[in-house]
Amino acid sequence: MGSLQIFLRESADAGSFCYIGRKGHGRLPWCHPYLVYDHRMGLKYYKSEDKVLLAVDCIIFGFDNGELKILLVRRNMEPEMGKWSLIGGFMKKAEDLDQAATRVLQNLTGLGDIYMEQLYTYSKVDRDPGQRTISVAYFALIDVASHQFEGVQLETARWFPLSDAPDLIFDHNKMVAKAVARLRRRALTMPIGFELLPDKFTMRQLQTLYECILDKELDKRNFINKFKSLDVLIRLDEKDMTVARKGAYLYTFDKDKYDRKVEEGFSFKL
Amino acid sequence: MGSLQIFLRESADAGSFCYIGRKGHGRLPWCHPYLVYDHRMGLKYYKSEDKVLLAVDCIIFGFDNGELKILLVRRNMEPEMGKWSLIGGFMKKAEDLDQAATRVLQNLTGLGDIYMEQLYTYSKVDRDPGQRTISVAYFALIDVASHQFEGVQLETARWFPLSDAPDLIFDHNKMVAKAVARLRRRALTMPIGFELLPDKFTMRQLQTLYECILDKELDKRNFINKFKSLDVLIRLDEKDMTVARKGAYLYTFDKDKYDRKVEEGFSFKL
DNA sequence: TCCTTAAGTGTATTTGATACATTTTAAATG
DNA sequence: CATTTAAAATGTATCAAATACACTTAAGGA
Repeated sequence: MGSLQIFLRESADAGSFCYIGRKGHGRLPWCHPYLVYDHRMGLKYYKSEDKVLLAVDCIIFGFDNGELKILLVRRNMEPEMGKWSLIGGFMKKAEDLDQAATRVLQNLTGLGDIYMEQLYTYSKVDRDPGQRTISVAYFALIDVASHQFEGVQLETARWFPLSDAPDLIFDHNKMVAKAVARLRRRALTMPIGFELLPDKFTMRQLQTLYECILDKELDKRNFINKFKSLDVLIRLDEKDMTVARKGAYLYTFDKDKYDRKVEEGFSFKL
Repeated sequence: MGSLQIFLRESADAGSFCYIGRKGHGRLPWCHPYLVYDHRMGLKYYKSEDKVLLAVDCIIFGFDNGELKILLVRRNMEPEMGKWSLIGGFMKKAEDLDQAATRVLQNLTGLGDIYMEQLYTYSKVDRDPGQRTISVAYFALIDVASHQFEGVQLETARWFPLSDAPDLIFDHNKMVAKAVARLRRRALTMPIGFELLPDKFTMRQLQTLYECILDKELDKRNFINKFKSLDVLIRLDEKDMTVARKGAYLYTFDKDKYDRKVEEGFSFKL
């Protein structure tokens, strides 16, 4: 009894599939695209030579000391040993990309409740000279002050002011640039400051944050008026007495109102 | 002579790398992350069990007969045989995602000069019940009228009005929804109509296109005023006499001015 | 008590978005 | 040839939002 043979049609672009069948018996209609049938092994994957490793790289923004910063690690490995790089890792087969990004970040910072968002997928053939890797970039926002994480990995990680960050490996510079653009857009579509500030903050801090993100000076009165009209802030009775002799009122975000606003979808210009 | 052994550190998230070296000899500093050294094979990939197939799926928008449409194919394969699906294919190891998307589209339509843009990467573990596949969605804009493509594959492909499209396989509905949102945003950031209209078009066509994209009626005078003030249109001396007794002037985009505008970055509200 | 420093506050002006109605043209009709 | 008809072309007044702009207030330190 000869072994069972299969045939495949090469070009399979039209609908993500190609015809598969037994020689002389027509296609096997139940057969999944890109599967190969082998009479001993049962179904197995086709085109495994086109499988690739999927990495996630995280652009982690923090706001500290009136500056917008990103978290980088020094690469201790060739190629590009000693150069700075984004925090990253590989997606495991049992998880999706969001989970992979969360895991990578959690392993580093020990924190789980962090704003993350998928940014873009980078796939140039030679982007990683070592091997073919596709990288999905995520950007994350964390409040540096409240999150004094003690992760072991932190020996190798460091916060850099965005304006004074070193050159990065591979296409990581591009990723950062795109993340900054995205952050800028988000800042105008949702009061994203939430994620980057401590629970209680002054108007000044909020404004400085926006000035850093948008990279331009804002008028204090206009800024406050606009933000107040958004109606997502609660002024506390507390004051921060360290910033001025007079002291400055502390605010928190009104999470409920904020969430409602985000759902409604709104934009606001600065 | 015993075989050369290697050791790896398992958790490798902090910087996309892990330590690799010969047992007892410290790590090999020149060795790339996630490579394994084998004395017979030389370098080979590590963690190949976490490699996955990368698909691209294209949301192809067309504008025809005053309607916004998408191009779908009927799936002739299990699972989900007979259901409608986006046009897709797999990325080959020798190409990047943009190239894969272009190839997929070119194979289908025979056309190469098409506006395409990466949308989002979908990676839920069970998104394709057949096997683990990650899909990178692209959205494309083509002018149906000028591009009467004769691709062989077209037997299986069909244009559907966006408002009357069938349910799609996997997470393709989600992809379409996201693409529509992106298209809407683009329409307000760049005069994207360019891509969806024939070379020469009437103001009415342009307005109808925008009405379809934004899904709301627009005032004719305001629309024309705003678009004229953008200064990217050239009014030709020709008229389209089929649309009205009076005839309607034909316009083209001023590609140069348009490109300059896009570079400057501008937004305009409708 | 006075000085200093940053916080806090309101209005006038400009700019852009919206609402809205009549005239024009050429083909079709009688 | 005069009249009808259907859609194209056009401009202004109003309203809303963005911007520009300067003085007063509070509390700590000298």
